[in-house]
Amino acid sequence: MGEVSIGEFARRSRLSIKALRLYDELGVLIPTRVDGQSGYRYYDDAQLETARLVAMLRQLEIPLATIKELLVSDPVDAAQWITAHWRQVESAHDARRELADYLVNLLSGKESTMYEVATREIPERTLLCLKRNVDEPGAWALGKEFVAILRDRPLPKMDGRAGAMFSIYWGEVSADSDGPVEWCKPIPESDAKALASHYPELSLRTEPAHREAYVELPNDALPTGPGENPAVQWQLASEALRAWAVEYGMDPESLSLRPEDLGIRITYLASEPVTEASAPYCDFAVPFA
Amino acid sequence: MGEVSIGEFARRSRLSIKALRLYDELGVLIPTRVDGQSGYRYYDDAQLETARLVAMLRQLEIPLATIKELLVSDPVDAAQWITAHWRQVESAHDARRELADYLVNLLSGKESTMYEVATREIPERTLLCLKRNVDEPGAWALGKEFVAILRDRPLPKMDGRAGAMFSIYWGEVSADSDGPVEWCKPIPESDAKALASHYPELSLRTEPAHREAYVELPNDALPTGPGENPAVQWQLASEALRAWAVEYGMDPESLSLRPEDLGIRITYLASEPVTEASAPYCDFAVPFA
DNA sequence: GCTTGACTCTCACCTAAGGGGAGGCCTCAT
DNA sequence: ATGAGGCCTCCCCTTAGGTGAGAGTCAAGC
Repeated sequence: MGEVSIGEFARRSRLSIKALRLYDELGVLIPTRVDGQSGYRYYDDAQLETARLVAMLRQLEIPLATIKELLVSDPVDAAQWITAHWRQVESAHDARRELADYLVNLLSGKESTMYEVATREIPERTLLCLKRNVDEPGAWALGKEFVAILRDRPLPKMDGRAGAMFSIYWGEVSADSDGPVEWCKPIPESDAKALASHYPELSLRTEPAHREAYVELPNDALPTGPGENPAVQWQLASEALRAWAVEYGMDPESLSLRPEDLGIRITYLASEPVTEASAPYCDFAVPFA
Repeated sequence: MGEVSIGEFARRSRLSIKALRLYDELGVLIPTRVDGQSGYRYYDDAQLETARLVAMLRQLEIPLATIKELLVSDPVDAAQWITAHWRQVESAHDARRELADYLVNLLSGKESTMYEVATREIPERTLLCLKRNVDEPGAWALGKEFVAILRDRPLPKMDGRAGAMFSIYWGEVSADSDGPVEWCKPIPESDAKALASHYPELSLRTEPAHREAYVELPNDALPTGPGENPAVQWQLASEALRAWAVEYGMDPESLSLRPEDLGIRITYLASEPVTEASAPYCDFAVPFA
């Protein structure tokens, strides 16, 4: 029968002997027979297929613990897991590409055309809001919830930018800090109360007039799902705002780039009816004092 | 002046205290002052810019040792380095995407349409060859050299596939094993000697008739530069060939998927005049006994 | 001036996926 | 039976930090 030594098996599977011993120890790929006397490992020819699978999964940088689970699960489920995993990898890769481009521009001294800073006056306005303490995945869910609430119920159209919904990060959203995050939609002041009565889930509040510095986010950088970390955009946008503040002789601290202070806003200019995928424009704004 | 403690600096730079201490130790980012008595680290406000740069470079998974060098080098050079590095990252990512697709197809039980195996008869033919022991980067250089030799000197056109140049991997090409690798171009037998006299750098040999099993490589998977590792294609193609051999009841070993035996061939159907970028078709073949 | 609480220090150990080597058995072919 | 090469375990090393212990330090309030 096809019983081979570890060296031969390593050659055929294109895995190293060290790796095979580790996989044995971790229970990922256990030799069919281990000589009790000598401790020699013997593998069966039929294990080659598994070994090659493990090698390929490792090339995708999937952790051994996960591989171990994938091996015992249904292959179709495993395929789905890989698909989902790969989606995450792609999005992380896209974010890093964005960052690399930005860095190359920055270091080579070119003014990057992306992330140009502008300012705008925001008049006092009336908002319908949904505010909650959420963690990282919860922030995305909150946005979906807000969009779902607004959809299919009557809302008077407001001119483009003025009616754009936006989210405010009142605090850091991370593993150990949970916002809060608030989603808002401006509505005409005239019949605010009447409108608000259609949305018992949302609260009505008035936002004072103020000025904002903002950066338009590249369209392909919009988050399209949970865990699509917008951290890179957040970072690049605040970097741009900081640079802008310095250039105009402002104290960067007065821009309050830390959300604790005035709340960082992300504006979504969504077309009506609002859906998750309908935001053709998105910017990152910070009010300044 | 702007002298801040490590905690404050960590907050502003969005780096962890642990990371900052490590960067100090490794000489990547050294505090402007370290209290001799207490050992407390004090950073200058002006170091924030560097700190943010380090943070971004780390997000690109650039090793700290490299970052240290980038920080002291000319920014334009650094930008070029990043550009080159990112190209490598992109190509590795493409290879992994290929692999992920293959795996999902494999596990979900679909017949993958890529990597279909076919066989062909190769008649005895006369070849002009360039053979050398090369390591991984050398293999690419050898191909460029071969292409450069063939370019601009008279060669009778041969019908498409029959005249396609190809490379033979006579041995494994890796860090510790260096081939040899041979590049070949079929020429008409009739006036072989006359032709060969134009190419003193190349050797003339006759290849015996044989059969090959081969797999067409996806067009976007062609290596386009050094270090673009074709390892993934190599792997997927041999996987396909192995599966094919098993399906047809052949002993996979008789296919000699290890290059030591009969030599694995990669065929480039290049248009004339031959240039590095002119191969619209590429396959991976293994002779069988 | 003292206390308290927050901040910081060093040191040592941990992670994942192996690589490298030392010292000692094991197996196989001659 | 003997040498060569294969294999064993055990230990340390890598990267970029994270976690915690125990001790020292800083600044504010009293």
